[in-house]
Amino acid sequence: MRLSRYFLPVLKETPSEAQIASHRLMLRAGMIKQASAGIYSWLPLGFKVLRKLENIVHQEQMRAGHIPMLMPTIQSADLWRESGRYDDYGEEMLRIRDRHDRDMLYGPTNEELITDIFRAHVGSYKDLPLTLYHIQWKFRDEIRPRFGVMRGREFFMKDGYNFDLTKEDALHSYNRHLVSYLRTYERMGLQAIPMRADGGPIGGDYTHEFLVLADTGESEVFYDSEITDLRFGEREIDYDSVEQCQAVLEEFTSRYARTDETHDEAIFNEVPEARRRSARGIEVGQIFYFGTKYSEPMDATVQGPDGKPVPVHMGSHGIGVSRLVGAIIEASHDDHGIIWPEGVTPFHAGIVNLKQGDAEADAACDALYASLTALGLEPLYDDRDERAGGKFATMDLIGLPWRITVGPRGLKNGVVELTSRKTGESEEMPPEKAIEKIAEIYAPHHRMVAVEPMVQRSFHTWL
RNA sequence: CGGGGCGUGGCGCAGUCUGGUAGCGCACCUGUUUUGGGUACAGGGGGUCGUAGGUUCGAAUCCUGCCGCCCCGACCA
Repeated sequence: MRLSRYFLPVLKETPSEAQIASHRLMLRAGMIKQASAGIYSWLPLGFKVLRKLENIVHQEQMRAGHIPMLMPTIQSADLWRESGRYDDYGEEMLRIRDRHDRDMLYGPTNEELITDIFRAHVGSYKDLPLTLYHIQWKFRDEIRPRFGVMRGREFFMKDGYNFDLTKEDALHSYNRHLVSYLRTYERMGLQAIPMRADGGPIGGDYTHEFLVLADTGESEVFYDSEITDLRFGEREIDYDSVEQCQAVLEEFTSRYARTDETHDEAIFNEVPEARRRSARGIEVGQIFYFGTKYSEPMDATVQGPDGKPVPVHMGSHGIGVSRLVGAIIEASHDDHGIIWPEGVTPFHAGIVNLKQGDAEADAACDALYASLTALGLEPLYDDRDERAGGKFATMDLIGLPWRITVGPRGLKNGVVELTSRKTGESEEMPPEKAIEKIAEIYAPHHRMVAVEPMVQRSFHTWL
């Protein structure tokens, strides 16, 4: 993309409503614009990041054998009356009336809808196990939205639902989700720690929240510092293997890590004092196993081998995709702006032309742009007729991990400058060498994408 | 919802106390100049001062209602 043809309304000054770094930087980098309290338009740069995160979530879900679909944002009140939550949910649910005076609502979550779909089409234990998910906008009329997209009223969330014949099967689904979530967050450059949590209104005996440590987080957390050394990494895993998934769960949840809701001082004190930590965290996901809590009242059963109806065991799992944009920035920025992890950056490299209009510099930039594009990478080329300082400041603000600077002085020696946003270190090298290095840097991320999703258990395909 | 604060060009603000017909910086447009970390100069466009009503010869400014937004708290992916 050429910056002169893009829409990137960056701000030099910070709008006064923004309190925390991620909100300030998202506004300044032209990623979002507030439409009303807790509701945002996603401008091109922000939308690009949101889509990248969405794609990573899709890839990792499908890799785990989960099946994508899409449910509507607007739902009928009838199903919610059936589950009993129409009255229970309270003011947080946005209620709407259509022209025929029917009670509708903007979905805050989808347990009712998915259960309705399930009971209409699944009748046999042979159809299990099944995990369906979608990534869709939700609305919760928060009392006080704040922190930009971190606590919006409208938010983009992946929510998935597993249906299993037995509790054992459902717990394997639970473990499988834990593994897939670990992979997902790591690909986004985040360390999200699974912590024992409270079931809340969704309920459930087993539940973990995934938290990214950050001073601006809204949750208070307590953990054994050893847990921060754990990495899922590039290891291979068979998602159908009960043992393998169970082993990962044990590895990542055996050390103390809890939110304030479930914190137990007595158990915490068994952790050696030097490793005890209390901090703040941003909740970016949660997984639940809740058994037959919805399947029984809503009559979601399958016929077992003996021909008798059995209520299915269910769990649900969520990743706050729009919140993750903020969480990643909270975890990765400096005084100059955002620093995107390589896996989620909106553009792979910035090209800065220090002498726009100079035939040699223009030609060199065009060549770099074409080469990177041919490699399947997306460069952002600052071809505006602006002073160097302004170009650098913009690149720093929007946080692309790598920048190639082209100027007449370097071109005399046949070199360009490759700069890391993270370290600020620059190295001079011939243009082809710079392209090679960038291709190497992004190769692992492209490999992750290229891994085939495991064979799925149904005829559904992802288009 | 309780407590606090704020609405003045796209953004950041001054002006409000003490009424006299709107200003500064950034951004934007034109020209010249400059370009290796937010160039300099000159000229220019853009605001019914959130909104409705009231007081007054006269309201951004005083009074009343309403709307919106932000911060602290209870609640949440």
